Amino acid sequence: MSVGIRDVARAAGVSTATVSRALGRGPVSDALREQVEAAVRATGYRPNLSARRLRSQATQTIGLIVADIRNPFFTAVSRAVEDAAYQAGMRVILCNTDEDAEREALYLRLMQEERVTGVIFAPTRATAQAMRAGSLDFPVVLIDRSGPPGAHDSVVLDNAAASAALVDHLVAQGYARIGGVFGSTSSTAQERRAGYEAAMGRHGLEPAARACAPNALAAEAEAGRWLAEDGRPEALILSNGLMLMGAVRAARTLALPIPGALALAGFDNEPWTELLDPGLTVIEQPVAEIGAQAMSLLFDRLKSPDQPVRKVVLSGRTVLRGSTRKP
Amino acid sequence: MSVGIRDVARAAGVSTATVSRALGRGPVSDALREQVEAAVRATGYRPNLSARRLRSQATQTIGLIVADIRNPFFTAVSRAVEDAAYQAGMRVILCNTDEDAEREALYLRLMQEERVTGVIFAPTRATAQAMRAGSLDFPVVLIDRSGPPGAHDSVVLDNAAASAALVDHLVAQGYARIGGVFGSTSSTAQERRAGYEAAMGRHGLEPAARACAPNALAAEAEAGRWLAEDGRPEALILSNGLMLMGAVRAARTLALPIPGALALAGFDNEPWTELLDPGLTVIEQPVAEIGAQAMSLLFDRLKSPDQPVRKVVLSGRTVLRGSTRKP
DNA sequence: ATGATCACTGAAAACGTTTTCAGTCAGCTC
DNA sequence: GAGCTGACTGAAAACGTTTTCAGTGATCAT
Repeated sequence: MSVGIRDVARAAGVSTATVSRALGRGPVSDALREQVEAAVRATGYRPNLSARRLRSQATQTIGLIVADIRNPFFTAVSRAVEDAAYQAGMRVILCNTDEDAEREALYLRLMQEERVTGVIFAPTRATAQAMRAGSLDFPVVLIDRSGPPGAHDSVVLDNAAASAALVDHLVAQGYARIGGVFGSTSSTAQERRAGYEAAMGRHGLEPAARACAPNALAAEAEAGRWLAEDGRPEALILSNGLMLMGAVRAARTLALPIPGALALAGFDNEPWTELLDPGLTVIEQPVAEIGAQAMSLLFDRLKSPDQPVRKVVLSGRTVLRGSTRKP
Repeated sequence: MSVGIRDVARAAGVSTATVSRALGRGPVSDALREQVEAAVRATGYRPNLSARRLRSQATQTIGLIVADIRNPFFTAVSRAVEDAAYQAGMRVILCNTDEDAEREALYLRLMQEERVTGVIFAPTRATAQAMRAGSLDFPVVLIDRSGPPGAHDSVVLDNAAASAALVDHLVAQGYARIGGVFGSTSSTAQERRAGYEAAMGRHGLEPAARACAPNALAAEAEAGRWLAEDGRPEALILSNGLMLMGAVRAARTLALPIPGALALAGFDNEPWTELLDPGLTVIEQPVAEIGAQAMSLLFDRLKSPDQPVRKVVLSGRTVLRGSTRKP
C-alpha cells in the first residue's frame, strides 16, 4: 500500500541506505543520486516523518504554549514564531492554557512525550516560579513573562519603563487621580503594576491599583465598578489590549466621554485602538521581534546548552493618541 | 539516559508487552497493572510519541491550514478546532499560507509526510479547484471556502444570503449606489459578490463590484481610490473584517463621515466593530461552530470513509449598527 | 608492484514502541 | 482426569527510517 524507502530502493536498484543518503546529505555518486531521484518521482515516495524522528532522535518540533491564541498579542507572536520555525525546517505544536496552571503542566508533559527540541512558553506566575531550571529535558524560552532570574532564557518587554511612560504622560497632561487595573496571573502584569506604582510615587501621587483576570469581560466589570464609585479615577491604565477594550466598554456603559470624563491608556497597539475616536494611547509591543527573538534564543541555546542564561528586554513604543488629551 | 519502556518493564519485573498493555487498554491483571504504574512513577517514564506513532500507524495529528492566523476569523476558528482536537487526544499542526498556492501545496505535502489523520483547510480558489477527491491519503474538510461540489466535506457560511441581507438592509435604509469590494482569492469572496450582485439586481439596482487582495492594506487602497472618484458609492460592502477595517481607514483619510457621507457594512463581527461610533453593521459568523463542525465532519469521515460528501452551510447573523443608518 | 588513502556502497543494527503469536495456568465441563 | 475455555503473559516481530560497520574498487605515493 504505502510506498516506503524500500520500494524506492528496489525501483532504483540500490540499497535503502543509499536512498536515505541521496535524500539527506551523505556521500552519493551523482549517477546514483540521479537514479534515486527518478525512483522517488516514479513511486511518489514521501518520507515518513514519524519514522525519521524516531530513528534520528531529532524531532524538529518546537512547542509554543500561550494563554490564549485569541489574544492578538499572542496571535502576532505566534505567527512570528511559526514563520521562523518553518523557515528552519521545524514544525510547531500550539497549545492554549487559558492561564490555567493545570493545563500548563499537562502541556509541558505532552511536550516531553513529543520529545520536542525546545519550547517557547508564556507561563502564569505560579508555574514560572515552580519551574526549576533543569527539570525538563528540553530548553525553554519564556516570552512576555519571565520567572526567577537565571532559570530560563526569556524575552520580555521593559514593563516597568512602559508603565512609567504612560504615567509620566498622563501627569504631564495634568491628570492626578490615575488608577490602574492589572492582570492577576502574570509576572508581566505585576511588573507593569510595580512600574506604575513607582512612577506615581515619583510624582508624589497616591497609586491606586486593582487586579482582575486579564480578559475583556473581567476588566469591564472591574472598571465598571470602580468608575461608578465616588472619587473615581480621572484616568485609567489597563495592563493589556483585552482589558483596555473592557474599559472602553465600561466607559461607554456609564456614558463617560473619553477623554472628557476619563482618560484611558494601556498596552498593545491593536489596529482598532487607532480607529476609535479619539484613538487610544497605548504602548506598542514589538510583537514580531518578540517571536523572532524567542526562536533565536532557542536556537542559540540548542547550539550551546551551557552558555549563561540570557534575558532580552525590548522597549515598547509609546503611541500617544487622543484618549489622554488634557482634561 | 532517557528512560524507555524496557526500563519500566525491568523495574516492574514484567515484559515490555505487559507495560504497554497496562498503559494502554489491554487485558492485564490488577496486580500487574499496579506494579507497572508504580514502576512508571518510580522511573518517571514518559512514552515516546514518535515511536508510538510509527508502530501503531496512528499519528493522532490533524493539520490545520489557513491563510493567516492573524485574521481574527481564522484565529477564532482555529481555537475551536484545537480545543476539539486536544479533547479527542489529537495534536494540531498549524500552517499559514498567506493565500499563496505554492505554500498550500508545500504544506499539503508536509501533511502527507506527517501521515496526519486528517486536514482542515481553507484553500484559495485555485487550489480548491485543483484538489481532486482521492489524491491525498487523508480526508480533508474545507472550511470557510469550498471547492467543486462533491469533492470534500466542507463547512461554510451561506454567503450569498448574507450578502443579500446586507444589500436588502441598505436598500431599505434608502441607499441606492451601493458598491462592493470583495477578496480576489477565495471562493467565499466570489459567493459574497454573487449574492451582492443578485440582490442588487432583484432591487433593480446596478451592481458595482471591485476586487482586491483580502487584507486591510489592499482594501484601504482600493476603497480610497474608489471613494475619491466622481460618482462614488453612497454605501460600501466589504467582504471580510480586515477589508472592512481598511475601508474605515480610507473613509477617515478622505474625511467622509460614516454614515453621513458613506454607509459601511461588512463581514465578521469583531469586537472593535461595536466599539466604533457609530458601530459597524456586519454579518457575524458562528466561528466556534465552524471549527467544531469541521472537526465533527472530520471525525465522521474517519469513522465511515465512504459516506456521501457533506456540506454544512451555516447562517450568519446580521448585526445592525449605526454605520448603515438612513442618510 | 605494494600499500595507503579515498569515495562510495550495502547489510544489518538500531530507534522505542505496539502487536502478533504462542504459551501457561486456573477453572470448568463432562 | 481429560479436555476446553478464557484470561492473562512474554518473546519476538514488526513499524520505516537513519546510521554504523565493514567492505569494494579506484587512485595515488612510494
